[in-house]
Amino acid sequence: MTEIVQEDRAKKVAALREAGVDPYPARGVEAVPVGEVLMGAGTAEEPGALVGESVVLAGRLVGMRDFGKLIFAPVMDRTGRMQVGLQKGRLSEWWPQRKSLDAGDLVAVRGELGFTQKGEPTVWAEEITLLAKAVAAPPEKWHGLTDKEARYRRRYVDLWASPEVMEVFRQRSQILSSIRKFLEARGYLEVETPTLHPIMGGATARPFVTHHNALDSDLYLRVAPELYLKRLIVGGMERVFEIARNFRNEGLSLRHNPEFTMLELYQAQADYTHMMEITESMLSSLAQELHGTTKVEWRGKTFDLKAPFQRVSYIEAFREANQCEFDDEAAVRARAKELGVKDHGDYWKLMNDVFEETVEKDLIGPLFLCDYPVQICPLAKRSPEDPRLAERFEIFVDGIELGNAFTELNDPQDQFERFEAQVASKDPESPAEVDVDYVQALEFGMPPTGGLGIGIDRLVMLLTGQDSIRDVLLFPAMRRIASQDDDASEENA
RNA sequence: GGGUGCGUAGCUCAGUCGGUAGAGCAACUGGCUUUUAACCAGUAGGUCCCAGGUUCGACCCCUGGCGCACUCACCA
Repeated sequence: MTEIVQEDRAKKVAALREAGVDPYPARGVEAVPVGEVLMGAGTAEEPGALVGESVVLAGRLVGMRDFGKLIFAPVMDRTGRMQVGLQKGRLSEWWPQRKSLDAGDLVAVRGELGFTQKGEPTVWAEEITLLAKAVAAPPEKWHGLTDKEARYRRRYVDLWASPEVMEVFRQRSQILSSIRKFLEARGYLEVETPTLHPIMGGATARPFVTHHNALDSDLYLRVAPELYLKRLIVGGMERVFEIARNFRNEGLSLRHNPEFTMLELYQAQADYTHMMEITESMLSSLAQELHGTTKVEWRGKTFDLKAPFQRVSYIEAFREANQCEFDDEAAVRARAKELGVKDHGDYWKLMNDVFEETVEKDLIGPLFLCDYPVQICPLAKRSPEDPRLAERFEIFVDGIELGNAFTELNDPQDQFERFEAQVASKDPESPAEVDVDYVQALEFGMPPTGGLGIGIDRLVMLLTGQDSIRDVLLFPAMRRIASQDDDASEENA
């Protein structure tokens, strides 16, 4: 038993066992969802079909209002919350046991559906069964859980104590379901590719490293599924998507969690303009399905996700904000110095840092930032119109990147050289070796392909109006608390 | 990693120019058959985050640590 157990409740568990009542029975109860019972109740003036019938509810007892020979107790399940009335007259045999019940307990109730004098739909209990005793006390009934740490660490309490939190995660589920339907309707196959990668790739980010004992080799938790998904395009699957958990060994923030969910999709015979169309169409239909409108409120602003989104040229935005060309090295270096942007050695990284400093936060959108310098796009195809640029776009809303897409590079020679350049950079965020197998896949021929990645957590933030990524993750990353560390060291000893 | 703020009863929060702490809810006892955060009377509940220091005396002041939130840096 842990320190959160309430002594009085633990005593009740013992007393119940003594009395031959199992406080944790093995079987649940077939019950009618509360939402359905409420539908069938109608109102006191216009009673519904279920009124007068016997119904069974199962859920959490979230309160107890005791009048001596009558107790009102709201019961909650996933579909809603309604009142149960416990009357001495209808429950004479059980009545002496009533003190063994507490707010927070899980119960089943069978009784007649009716109304109170105030017109509240109520199940007048004829039988009440304890399904599981809560030996820990529920949070304060009026304020609920407000401490953010407690809410994140004890999401299992927060979910039922805070209906608006449950609603965010219900919407998250709906969004994922809608995405799947949307892509399946367009002929996409959902696939699963490895999470353990022998070579890092698909994005520049610091990886988590782990070790496979039997193979005696280090493996990386994936930072992106990209290179595997494109192998599937070579394999002829032609339209694939994965809702992938990615892992990046970097800082936490309102918009960053070390593990996060990314939708990646690839389509043969397509390019980045098709990806723009998919993005616009998907985001607007998601908003429409969720809210009945393409307008969403986020971070104190209103955004309209109606297609088409604005297109902004990377190099033009760069020129406008910095009064110089992106490839005018001397001018850009001078500008970087002026802005106090640190030089990490690589010109193109510096150029992009200048861009991010001067342009990115002002990209309110929703908009597509298009056509990036090819040097910062190791997996994107060069633009046929301007060889300095790659066919790539990122989606921005309120200065925050929601997604990234390109016309995929399918020239194995070009890809090999760009990988070599990455390896030569010795950047800890770049792979240490060329992914030869991936180049070989391209050598077998990858059709012209468009690819798109969308950060699902950020998308859910946008669509549900949440400011923090932690509020759209059921169990956001948290530091281990000291007592857990102690437990772990004991186990390891 | 840097900066700012916070950490007091199971929960939500007060509080003290430095003299060992209080409310509401939850719990317990009693009363009440129509409440909606029910109500009324009573009881119990605290390593005031941890460790040092200053002091006759620290929940309060100082130093260090831990945790969380916000923020900056890196990144999506």
